[in-house]
Amino acid sequence: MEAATAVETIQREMTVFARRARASAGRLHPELSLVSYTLLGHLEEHDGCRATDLAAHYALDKSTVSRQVAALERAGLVERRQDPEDHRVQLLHLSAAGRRILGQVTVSRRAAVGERLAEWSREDLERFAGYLVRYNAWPGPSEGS
Amino acid sequence: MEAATAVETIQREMTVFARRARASAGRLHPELSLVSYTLLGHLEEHDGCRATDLAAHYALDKSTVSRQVAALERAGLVERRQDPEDHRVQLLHLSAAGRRILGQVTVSRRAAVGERLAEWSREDLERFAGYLVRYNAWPGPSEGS
DNA sequence: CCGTACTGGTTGCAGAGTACAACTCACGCC
DNA sequence: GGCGTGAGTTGTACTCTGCAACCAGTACGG
Repeated sequence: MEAATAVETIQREMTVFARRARASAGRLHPELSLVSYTLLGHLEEHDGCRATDLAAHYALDKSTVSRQVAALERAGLVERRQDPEDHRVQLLHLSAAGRRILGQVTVSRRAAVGERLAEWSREDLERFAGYLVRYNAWPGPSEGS
Repeated sequence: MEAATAVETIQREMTVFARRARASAGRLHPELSLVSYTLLGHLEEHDGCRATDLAAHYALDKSTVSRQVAALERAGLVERRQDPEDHRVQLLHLSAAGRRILGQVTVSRRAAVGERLAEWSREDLERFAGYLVRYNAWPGPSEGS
């Protein structure tokens, strides 16, 4: 396989994955959309981050994030607190309920993903995970695929 | 890194990727949405496949595929021909225009993906591509992530 | 101090993608 | 012929999304 072919394959397979992701999200956890799940997951790792950070990280419009966060807050899954140092900024935090839901969903997702990765060797798993992290960590301008 | 951690990372990173994919598709080729691009790409490899095949492959509702295909046909990118053996079935084919557009978009996507993969060794590229193929090829019931 | 530029966030609006359900048409089997 | 099944379409409703306009708070230059 040539490098160019590999690039093309990566591009294609990533796209296939992306196309399926939403559907599986709906099946796996109807109570939490793919977006909501992703945002909650991000908050778990970056507690107290700002809405703008989310928008930048996921290449979303700030209005979209605003609405999603508002929905999550209505559902009682996140809390918004004003930054005492800058009154424009809202610091986002997972609520206890949000943490609980996120945990449940993560378990079911891990089960589904784990099922399909069951046959993989541990070495392959770790390398695959490393590749994905490396791919997504790329800081450049075209962040999606 | 443990296997469970690797699974979790894979799940998370794939989700991050999925979240960004649509946005980047819009930036990279506004004239062809992620869906359209994916469907066209599938047709390129499986010329003459049926709408139902697309629905199954991408975990989409058949009505969604029907509308997407209709749009692609209106745009002159695909052609629908009746299967002479079964008048229920429509066989889908790329038109010349569809092939051309797909080629252009593939080039621009490959450039973007290639840019972010530029620093990767050829061995890593091939292994990454292989992992993605392997992941997506899993035939089981929960196909997304 | 005041005005201007900038940043974080919200709201109005419009469009794409999607699912579900109900329907039509064609096939296959009894 | 009649019934169940599969492919595809259409009606409907909902979510996600971006863009543009806007408000509120901050930072900087006079």
